[in-house]
Amino acid sequence: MITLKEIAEKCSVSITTVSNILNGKSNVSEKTKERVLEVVKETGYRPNYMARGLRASRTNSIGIIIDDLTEFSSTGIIDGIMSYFDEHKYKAILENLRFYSKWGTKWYHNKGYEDSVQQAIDEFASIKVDGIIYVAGHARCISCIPENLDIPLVISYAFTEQPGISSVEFDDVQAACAMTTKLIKNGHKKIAVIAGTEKNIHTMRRLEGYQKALKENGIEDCRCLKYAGWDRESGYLAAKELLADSGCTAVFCFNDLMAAGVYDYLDEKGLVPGKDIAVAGFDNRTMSQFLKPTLTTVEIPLFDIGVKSAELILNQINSPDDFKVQHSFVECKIIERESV
Amino acid sequence: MITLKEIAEKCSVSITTVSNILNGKSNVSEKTKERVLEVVKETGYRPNYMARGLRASRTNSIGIIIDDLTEFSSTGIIDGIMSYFDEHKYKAILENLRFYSKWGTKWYHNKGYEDSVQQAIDEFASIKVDGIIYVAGHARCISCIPENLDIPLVISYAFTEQPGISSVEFDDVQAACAMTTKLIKNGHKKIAVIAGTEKNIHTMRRLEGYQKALKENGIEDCRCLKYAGWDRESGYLAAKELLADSGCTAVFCFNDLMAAGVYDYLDEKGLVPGKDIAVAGFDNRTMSQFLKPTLTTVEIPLFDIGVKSAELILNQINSPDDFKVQHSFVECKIIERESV
DNA sequence: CTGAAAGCGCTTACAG
DNA sequence: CTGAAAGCGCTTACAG
Repeated sequence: MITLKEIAEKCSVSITTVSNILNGKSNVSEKTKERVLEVVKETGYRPNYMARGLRASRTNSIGIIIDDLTEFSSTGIIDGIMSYFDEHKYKAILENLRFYSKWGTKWYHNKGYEDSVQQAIDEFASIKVDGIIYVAGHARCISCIPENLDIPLVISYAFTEQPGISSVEFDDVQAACAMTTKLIKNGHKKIAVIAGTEKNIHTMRRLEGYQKALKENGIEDCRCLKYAGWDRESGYLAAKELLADSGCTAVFCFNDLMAAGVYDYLDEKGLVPGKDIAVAGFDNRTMSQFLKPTLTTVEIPLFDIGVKSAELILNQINSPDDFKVQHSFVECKIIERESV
Repeated sequence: MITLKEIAEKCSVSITTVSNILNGKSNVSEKTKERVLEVVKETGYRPNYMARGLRASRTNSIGIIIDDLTEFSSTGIIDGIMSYFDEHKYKAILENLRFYSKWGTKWYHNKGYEDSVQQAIDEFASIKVDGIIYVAGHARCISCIPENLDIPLVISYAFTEQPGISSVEFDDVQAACAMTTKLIKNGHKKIAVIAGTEKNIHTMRRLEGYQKALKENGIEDCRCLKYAGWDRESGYLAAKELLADSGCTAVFCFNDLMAAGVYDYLDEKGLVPGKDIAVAGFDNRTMSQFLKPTLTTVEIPLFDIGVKSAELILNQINSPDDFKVQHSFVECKIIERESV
């Protein structure tokens, strides 16, 4: 591979001059600049990333730590991050923790979890990335970032109480409130809820939004609520217990998978979603439009969360002084389909 | 960050010795080794990746170029690659070309396509990755790898005729043959096909597998075939034209999305998949189990393709001399559900 | 406007 | 078994 030195020789100038030109320093004559740039072009010279990184302690690369790439939310977020990096000439190095694959859905209770995260951060410190984005698999309070970390870090899809760390989430409360309001506007007064697991942050926030909507509309909470395990089967079971003769005319499921379980139950009973009872979901996963009738649900702005995270980290890197830590919430969108 | 030099000072040895120990060279006394390792541990020293890479021209990192991360197949493959890298202490740097997002499904006819790929390779050359894996979005012959590339490269989910480049694909022919055979064993003699786009390699290979199965079972090709655009709508349209009074008792759709379109059509006609007519899909996408009745389909071994690709590239890096270029095909698995 | 020189943190012959 | 020294390819004060 061709080096700076060779370019310098070809042009009969010093390597300092070539370096200055390549880095856009202004103190160079037009003439030499032109000549050098020409040679650079025709030789296809590319700076050695390692050498530059070693000397300049700036690598234009960002480390992305991912709880689990296969989680449905991960791809959209990463796609957003990368599209922003693309425009700003940053590279992404991925560290996929593979937590769901390794330890199932309860991984964050696992002892090894915090170690893995710290190891990943360590690794990135060694690679000298300019910043780190932590893409979580679900909302929670992350508290295992090393206190004295000297690399900017932002958390995506979760949050933290540790100082100096920004986060980007979507707005569960607003979304659940909007969906509930929509149900109410459609004439429903007794709205059952099939929530996620108890104490889960998404569950709690969505419940808050649900109750807020009821309150705003002067409707009493019918207390038809069942916690479930986020999957199809648990949605089915919850529906069975909850819906029998509750008198509810609508069910708000806290994700699409559980909504599919509700469909299963209704099907069994010969009931039709959207006709006999309104069903709403959350996530807008691909499968939600393959349900029959198609599922009304909440779209999570994954791409935008990614873009925003990327924006925050680059801001913090480029203007560390006037950067303010920020905990932002991106709004969700309701996808109206046939089930409501 | 702590450096080699500081470790050396703390232990009153030379940096050469520390380096030797850290790199597992054998020519060191047990005593100094122990002492140094202890200090390394307690200081939390990590080698500077840039310095090491610059000097040793080996970075333990692999560049992954992806046609489009959001394509359904990408995540599984990358997950497989990363799980293998994890075990072998390799890092992955991602370059997401975002072709589908940028240019729609016809992107590979786009002029800018080859440029983007070459630019990505160039970029990786500059970063000095030890190898490159190209994760394609669908099977095709890739011919834009620079001839004189001195970095090992393997192609995942597509192939090439260029020398020196290995590839890993799944076996479309075997899979389509197995699915057709299954249909035949179930008593079907007139099996319609809703294929993908004409001339697409997956389409051609699956057709080959289909015909092979017919031949093996002495069944004449009923020539009930319709090319379609891989999506739900086109599947619906194809079904409408093809199935009306064809007398076919089964339809083999070349992907799950089109199978969903067939479901739409049958639904409209009051027909039930798996009862009135057998329907088979391909891909085993998540939505296929949310269809009612659930869809019998072909599972693509994405994870295994990723693992195999990772294995090939590391082999080629570590034993460049006795490495043989290899075009491998991983077998698919039939997922039996209710529609057949 | 231009260039000689130091140095980033390592690895690698080589000498002892 | 141990270490002094060169050098990987750049950037960055600094001098002229």
